[in-house]
Amino acid sequence: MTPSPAPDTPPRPQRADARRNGERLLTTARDAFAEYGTDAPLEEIARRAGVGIGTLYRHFPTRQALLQAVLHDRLEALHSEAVLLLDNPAPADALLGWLRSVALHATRYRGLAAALLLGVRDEDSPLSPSCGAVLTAGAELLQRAQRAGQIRPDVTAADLYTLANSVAWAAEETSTSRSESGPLAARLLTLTMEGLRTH
Amino acid sequence: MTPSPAPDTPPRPQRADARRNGERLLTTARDAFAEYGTDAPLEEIARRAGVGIGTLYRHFPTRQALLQAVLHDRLEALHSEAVLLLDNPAPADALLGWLRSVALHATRYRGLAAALLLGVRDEDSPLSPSCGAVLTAGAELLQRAQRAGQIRPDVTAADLYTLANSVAWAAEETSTSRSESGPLAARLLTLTMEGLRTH
DNA sequence: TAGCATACGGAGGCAGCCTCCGATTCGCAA
DNA sequence: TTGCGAATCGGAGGCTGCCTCCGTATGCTA
Repeated sequence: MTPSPAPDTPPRPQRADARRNGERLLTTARDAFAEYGTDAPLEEIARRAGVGIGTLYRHFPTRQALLQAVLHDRLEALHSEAVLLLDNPAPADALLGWLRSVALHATRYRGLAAALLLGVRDEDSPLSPSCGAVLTAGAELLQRAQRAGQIRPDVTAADLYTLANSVAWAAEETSTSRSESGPLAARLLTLTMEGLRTH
Repeated sequence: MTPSPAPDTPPRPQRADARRNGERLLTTARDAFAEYGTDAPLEEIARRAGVGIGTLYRHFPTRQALLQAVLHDRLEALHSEAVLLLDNPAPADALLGWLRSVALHATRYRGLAAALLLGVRDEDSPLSPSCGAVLTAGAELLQRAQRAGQIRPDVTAADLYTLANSVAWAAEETSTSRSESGPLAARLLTLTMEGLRTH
C-alpha cells in the first residue's frame, strides 16, 4: 500500500503537457481510424500527433482503450437516442429505426463492427461499459416493442445488436469505398429486420 | 516469348519431391487453419510441414492461394449440393436449407467468412472462381424459389450469400469456442431468413 | 528558483511477412 | 550407371508493426 499524503485530497491533476498530448492523440487517432480502419498503425498515430510511441502507450495502454476514447461520444449518442425513442408512439418502428443508427454507426471505420461486437463479449474490454450501455438501452426499446406484440418474443437484444453489427461488417467487407457501405448496410438490415415483426 | 520445345507437349510434370511437399503443406495448412484461424502464421505451417518458408511461398504464392487449395473440395461440395437441391419439391425450403450449409461451412475456421466474402468481391482473388461457382449455383436455387412465389422478388443471390457469411462471422466473433459458433450461426440465420419469405 | 514528481521519447527486442539467390536434388539421356 | 541441366529447396535478411523499459526532460509547487 502506498500511503497517500492526504486521504481525501484528490491526486494532483494531470500536467498541462500531458493533457495537451492526450487531446492531440485523440483527434489524430480519429483521423487515422477513418483513413486506415481500426487497425491503423499506432506508431503512425504517434508520429502524426508529434509525440513518441511511448507517450501514446502511456495515455492509451491498448488499441481498444484508444478506440474507446475515440468512440465515447458517439456511443453515448446512440444510448440517448434509444432513451428518447422510448417515447415514440410506434414501438417497432422506433426499434428498427434505432437499429439502423447502430448499424450505420458501425460502418464508420473499417473494423469497427468487430470491435463493437468484442465490446459486449469481453467484459474486460475498455469498450465494454459503453457497449453494455448501448445494449441495455436497446433492450428496453425491444421489450416495449415485444410487449406491444409487434416484435417476435423469442428475439433478444443481443441478437439484434449482433445482427446490426454483422450487417455493418458485411457491408464494409463487400464495398470498395466507405461511402457505398452505408447504403448497403441499410439495405441488408431491412431484409434482415423484415423477419422480426410478428404477423 | 519463350519458345516451347514442342507446342503441344505439356510442360514436364512436377518433380516428385515438389508434389510431395505440396501435399504435405496442404494437409498441414488445413490443421493450422483449424487451430489458429485463417491468419495462422505461414512460417509455422512451413515448419510443421518440414519445409522451408521459401518452399511454401513457391507452392502457394499468397495466403489466399493456400486457402483456396485447402477449401477447394468443400466449396465444390456446396456447389453440387445446390445442384442436387434443384430437384427438391419445396423450392424455398431447399434454398434456406442450402444457405444453412453455406453459413455452417463459413464457421469452420475463424476468419473464413471474411475470406469467402472477399472471394466474390475481388475477382483477382484465388478464391474467386470457387466462390463465384457457389454463388451462381445459389442464384439458380433462389430464382426457382422466387418463380414459385415463395421468396421475395427483390432479394439477390449476392444478398443471401452476404447474409449467410455475415451471420457466420458474427457467430464466430461472438462465441468463445468454435463449437458454440455453429448453433449460434444457425439461430441467427433463422431469424434473418424469416423475413425473406413472401406472405 | 530549487527540487521532485510527472511525463516524455525512442531504442531495442520480438513476431510475422515476403523475397532472393546460392545450394541441393531429381530425373532424363547417353 | 553416370553426368548434367533444370527444377526445387531453404533460410538469411530486410521490412513493418507491436510493446516495454528506462534515462532524460519538464511542469509545478513551495
